[in-house]
Amino acid sequence: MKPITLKDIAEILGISVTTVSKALKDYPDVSKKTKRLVRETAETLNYKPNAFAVNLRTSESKTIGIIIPEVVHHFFSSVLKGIVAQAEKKGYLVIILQSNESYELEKKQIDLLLNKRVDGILMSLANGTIHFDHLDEILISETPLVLFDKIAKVVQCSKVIINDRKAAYNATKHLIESGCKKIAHFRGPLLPQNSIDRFLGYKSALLEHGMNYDPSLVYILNDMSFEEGVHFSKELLKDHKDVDGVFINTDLVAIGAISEFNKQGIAIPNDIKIVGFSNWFMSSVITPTLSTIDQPGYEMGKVAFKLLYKEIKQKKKKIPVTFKTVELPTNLVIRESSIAEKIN
Amino acid sequence: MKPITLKDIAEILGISVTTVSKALKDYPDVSKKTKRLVRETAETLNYKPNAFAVNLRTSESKTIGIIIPEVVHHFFSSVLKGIVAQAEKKGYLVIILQSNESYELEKKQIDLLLNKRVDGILMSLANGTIHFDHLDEILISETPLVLFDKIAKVVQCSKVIINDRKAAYNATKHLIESGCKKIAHFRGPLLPQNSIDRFLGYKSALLEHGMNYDPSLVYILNDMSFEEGVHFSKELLKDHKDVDGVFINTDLVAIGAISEFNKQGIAIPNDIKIVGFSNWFMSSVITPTLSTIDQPGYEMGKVAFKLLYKEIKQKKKKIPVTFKTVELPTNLVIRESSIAEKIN
DNA sequence: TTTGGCATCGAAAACGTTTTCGATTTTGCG
DNA sequence: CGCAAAATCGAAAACGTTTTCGATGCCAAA
Repeated sequence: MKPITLKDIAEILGISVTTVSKALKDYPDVSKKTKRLVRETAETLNYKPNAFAVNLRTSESKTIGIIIPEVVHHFFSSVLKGIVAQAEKKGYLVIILQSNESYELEKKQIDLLLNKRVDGILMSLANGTIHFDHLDEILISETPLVLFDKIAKVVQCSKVIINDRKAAYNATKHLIESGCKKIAHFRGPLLPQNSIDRFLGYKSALLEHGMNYDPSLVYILNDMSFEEGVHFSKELLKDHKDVDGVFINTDLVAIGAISEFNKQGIAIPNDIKIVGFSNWFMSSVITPTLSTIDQPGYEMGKVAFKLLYKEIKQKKKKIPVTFKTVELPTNLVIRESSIAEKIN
Repeated sequence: MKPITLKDIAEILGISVTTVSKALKDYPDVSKKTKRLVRETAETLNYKPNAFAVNLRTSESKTIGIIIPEVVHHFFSSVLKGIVAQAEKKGYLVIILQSNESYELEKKQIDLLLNKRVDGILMSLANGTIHFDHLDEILISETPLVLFDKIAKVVQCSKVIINDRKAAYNATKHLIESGCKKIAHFRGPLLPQNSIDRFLGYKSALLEHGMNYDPSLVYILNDMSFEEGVHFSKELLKDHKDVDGVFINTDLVAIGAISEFNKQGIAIPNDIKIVGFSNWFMSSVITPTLSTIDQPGYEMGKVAFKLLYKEIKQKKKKIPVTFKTVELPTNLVIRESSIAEKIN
């Protein structure tokens, strides 16, 4: 019934708990013979060290926490998968929490993780997060932290991101090169760095290609849902009948837009061309297939964990950590929704 | 620097650690005055109990584990979300692991969770899981376990499922009532109870409606991918030119099929009608929109955690647990891919 | 004054492991 | 054979909390 402990093994072999522990951890000051004996009985009794005791003694949990805005989301679940896979390789388990894009929840969950004394925290910030004092709590507790995707530049920690601005620039440039003369932009909320950068990329692409920037062509979305894609497409068609291109902040919204354009009989890409962002799986199967920016979620998760792992190791060895920001490449994938008309 | 401990508070107030502990936990044998004092200093010092010590002492981790076949999957991430939300309400954190549909990995991950001494385990079985001795390990360790969605009937534990057979029956019946005369079935691998039940539902719907069951119309898929949907649609069209309906084990495959049929100029629903399974989000935005069985993932996660929570409580109170199987209702959602031709 | 009861507190053990440091035994070598 | 060095072991403290079981002091009742 009761789980086997070091003490049990010690009593069976008539030696001390100390020696059993050392034998199992391959200390040099225990003879080969006792090592063999200890290991054999540990094996047959199916001994598993009590994680609680180990945690207390070593004061590490071999567990990290991750907070993301939303679990049911293609990009974030890809990141999650990358993190979990990588963490498992290094013997770490990962606790998942979601902030639902709320600052309050995010704050509460940081507390939960710190109280659990996780060895490190991985986060992508909520849209509702405007100040970062709750992140300071992580830093003063000296828990390694790395931010990914939705980050805050001012926070002193490692980060892994994509170059949203450049990616948006390329997406917009592609629309221009496909012949668009009047390009709208569906952007995210005002605060997150992401939507700011994507907007800036859109804007600079226009300006650098001799097109004028018209603020009335920029629509500010809120929850970035399919429904918002539908809604703002209607608005767009009302406001600007002659628009012939849209760069949309995220694929889900773009798919809403496609759906609405299809319904209204607006031909894509002939009447209007669309480029999305993130390369959700469904973008490749919708009609027409959606051009988009491929955002390497799994890779981002992998890299984020690796950075965190390094910091955890460094902290253990008490060598000072240096924060790094790694930028992952993105890739414009061109599909039907933005191909130039054939010259006929 | 160092975290505050009970001892620190005790020394400041000149009382014993025992009293401090009891004061914080509102024991009756501590005077109101000392309780107030203790609480105040704990508050100002920002005392947080050391979770490691609490774990060791109480031998519970306030953590549960969940193993799912795949994180990047609409249904499973919905379940995950439901579990995490519900667990948080009850003060539990959740460790996420994924089996990649592999029995070996699943087994390994069970070990990881048991070694971490989680208070309970939630699982959906991998397709590759054929025997269940690794689950016995969970049971003999007396860790509460509840299986959801992809379960094994023989395992002695609580389960939460849908009635796959009934749902498949209804889907097939719907095709029949829409006028289909020759209905194929793309089924999952042979082992999982899910695909067996869905197949049985398909078969009995045929038989009970006076149609004959033709095994050559049943295609056995492997990884249930988009690509398999494409591939087996080609096979189907080669083998049976006159097929006019398909019931497909999961939406992703159905979407592959739709894509292939569209490409070959087969009209949906006029030439062939399709019903999928699971109600992935993208099924509502594809052209044509896909009829499917709505499978309540979030709800399933909620219910699964509630069952687990109850068992954890019961175990603590040493009252014997009774296993329950709860069946969640599904819902046939009819969309464009299966509507009957209009009589013109 | 004694007795009993109540309110309040603390010593100490326990959870199971890791690690330091000293003790003992064995070995090697002159 | 004697002695230093090496090899092998174990006692004990420590991690921070919870909880049992007494101990103490005080007051009221007898």
